[in-house]
Amino acid sequence: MRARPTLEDVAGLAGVSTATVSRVLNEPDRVSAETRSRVEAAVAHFDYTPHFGGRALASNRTNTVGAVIPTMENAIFARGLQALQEALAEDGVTLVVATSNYDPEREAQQIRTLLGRGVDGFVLIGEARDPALYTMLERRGVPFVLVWSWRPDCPWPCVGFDNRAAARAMAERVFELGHRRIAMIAGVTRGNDRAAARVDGVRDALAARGLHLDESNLIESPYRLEAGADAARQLLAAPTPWQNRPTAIVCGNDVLAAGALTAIRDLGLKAPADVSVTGFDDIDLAIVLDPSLTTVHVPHRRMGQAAARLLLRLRAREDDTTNVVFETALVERGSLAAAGK
Amino acid sequence: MRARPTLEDVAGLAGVSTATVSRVLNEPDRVSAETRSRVEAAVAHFDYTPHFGGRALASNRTNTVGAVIPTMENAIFARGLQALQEALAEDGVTLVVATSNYDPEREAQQIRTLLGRGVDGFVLIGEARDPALYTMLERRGVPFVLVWSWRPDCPWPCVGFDNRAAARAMAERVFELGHRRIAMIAGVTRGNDRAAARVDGVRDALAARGLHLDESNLIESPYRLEAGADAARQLLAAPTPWQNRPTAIVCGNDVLAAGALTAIRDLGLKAPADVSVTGFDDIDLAIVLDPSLTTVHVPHRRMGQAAARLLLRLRAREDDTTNVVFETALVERGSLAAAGK
DNA sequence: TTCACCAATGCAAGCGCTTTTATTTTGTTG
DNA sequence: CAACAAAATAAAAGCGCTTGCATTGGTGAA
Repeated sequence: MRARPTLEDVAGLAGVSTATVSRVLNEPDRVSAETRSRVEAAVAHFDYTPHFGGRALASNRTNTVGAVIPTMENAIFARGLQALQEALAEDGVTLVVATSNYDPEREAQQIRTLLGRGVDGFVLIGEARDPALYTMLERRGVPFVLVWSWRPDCPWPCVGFDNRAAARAMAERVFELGHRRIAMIAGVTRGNDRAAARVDGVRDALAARGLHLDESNLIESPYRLEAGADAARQLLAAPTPWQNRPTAIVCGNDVLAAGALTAIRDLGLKAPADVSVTGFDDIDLAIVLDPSLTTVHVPHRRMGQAAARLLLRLRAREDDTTNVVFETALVERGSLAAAGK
Repeated sequence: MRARPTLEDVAGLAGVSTATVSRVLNEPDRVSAETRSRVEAAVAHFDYTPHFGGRALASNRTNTVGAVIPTMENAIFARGLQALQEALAEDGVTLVVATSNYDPEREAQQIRTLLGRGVDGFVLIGEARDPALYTMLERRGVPFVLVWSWRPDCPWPCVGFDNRAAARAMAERVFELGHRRIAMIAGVTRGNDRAAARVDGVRDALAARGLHLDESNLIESPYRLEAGADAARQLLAAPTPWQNRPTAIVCGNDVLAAGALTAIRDLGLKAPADVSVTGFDDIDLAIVLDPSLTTVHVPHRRMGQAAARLLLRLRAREDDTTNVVFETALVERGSLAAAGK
């Protein structure tokens, strides 16, 4: 039963001190080529891997950053995280992911758990959370980056896009196509600034044109298919367009929109002829729907990469740590058409 | 600049030794109620959290298990992991997730990275991988559980379902509905036993009925929408059914099936009237497609929970660690119909 | 009353690594 | 070839925690 090899074993075999082996592992340039190769041979001989705990204790770093995301079920975060992970890996940093299920308390809990796990950096989704959490992170000196959301003057390091402006642009386009009875299926706005910003954006657009998104035409639903379908059924309850049925439904994300389209089909209506539908995010789902979904494209991968870069800079205590905004793009597909009479 | 509080700080305030504080944290029952509450007060006073590295070094455990999954982009793994994470959290174990992008080398790399991170348990997808990896895990004494795949006599601890039997059942059903020209769009089988088992299952069913899945009717594609669409286009290249166009396409998973349905629509064909399509996994996507997808339902959450339980038992060196098989269910929806003439 | 025993707690030795400081080796220059 | 600077390496002090063993004090049985 060979015990796990230690630095000392390696040092012994290579005929050097443990300090030198440590340097070979961490700052190879500071060791002469000859010594280095001797040490490397010893490392290979033992198939040595440094002990994580020992390293973390001595250096007080874990080279691990944590991401707390709402859910893995929505493909929206998948690409961003993938890119984030790849970019971090290039600097030898490991990403650990936890989920909050869109629950602020749970998110706080997960952040604490990860802190306890020695994470020395965070990627968090959006800005809305208990100020105490921010204080705690700052007090502990753990750097963090907020992603997926951006607004002018955000006081924290963030990488994202302007949800409000994008939603506004979408609503404007819907209006431009002649729709006047416009409804919205939004995500749950509590503890979710992105969802709230999207509602605000739609409101902005309508208000600028003398329309109002009243309560009966705005439903907040969890980001799930069935919830979207339920909401759509509720919005379309009026039997005919002449009885004020909306002619367009703007959805808080693609999942809700997909649910809405399903409900529309089940109701025997046709999209976009009877009702137009729009989404947000542009996940793969959008193009397999029938009609395919008009939505807002968000550059997830690039956001992930940018978040990684920013976080790495923060960890290195560099100063050029400016926030990053991405542009979104309105992608017109089949689900949005001009309003019928 | 208050430094991070240590055990010693807490012990000092509570008027006990660090050993006692450690016991309060790890084995509360071994400490008298009175002392314990004094220590807990001190912990609260400092908002003390144990230092991860110190703990890992001294106890040689991290209470962290790693999962290496192919991708987060396919919702298939999301629920299972969510359940896994929740179940592990109940025992104070943190889950860290890494992705391999269906690449065996990359998977091996990720496993090594996580090992270096001090993970003391693994959840791995499927069985097919370099034997050296298994040897390495065993030599290090790191327990692991294989999930999402199961076959009789699997030599490793595993929790899954019989991909082959499920695929066979699906193909049998397709046959039963009168289809004779049956094609398959499979996942990439290299390094993916689930994908391979599904192909085998379909072959089993056809062979038992005197049919053969020849090369021109079997396409392996990465699990992506466009790949599924491309494959479908290729399979349907014959302009009419009389020229041997397949009447049914069995797909290796729902994503491929969704791609196939999109291609069919774009070709001006109708599913299932012109071509039937079946999927595998039963992800949410399946019900929003039009026609909705006939597929194989897999109990992801329960698998995740079972995997957690099994892994926890392995870690505790308990003996009743038997493998777990789940039943799958064929879910018939709109995309599969009886063969037209 | 004594003693064995047990529960509660303290003592102190590490766990495996990094890093500061000290020392040796090598290279450079007048 | 001194004399010194720079580069390479060694020595050793912890980092914060767990845990085996020692100590203490209290309890019930002899």
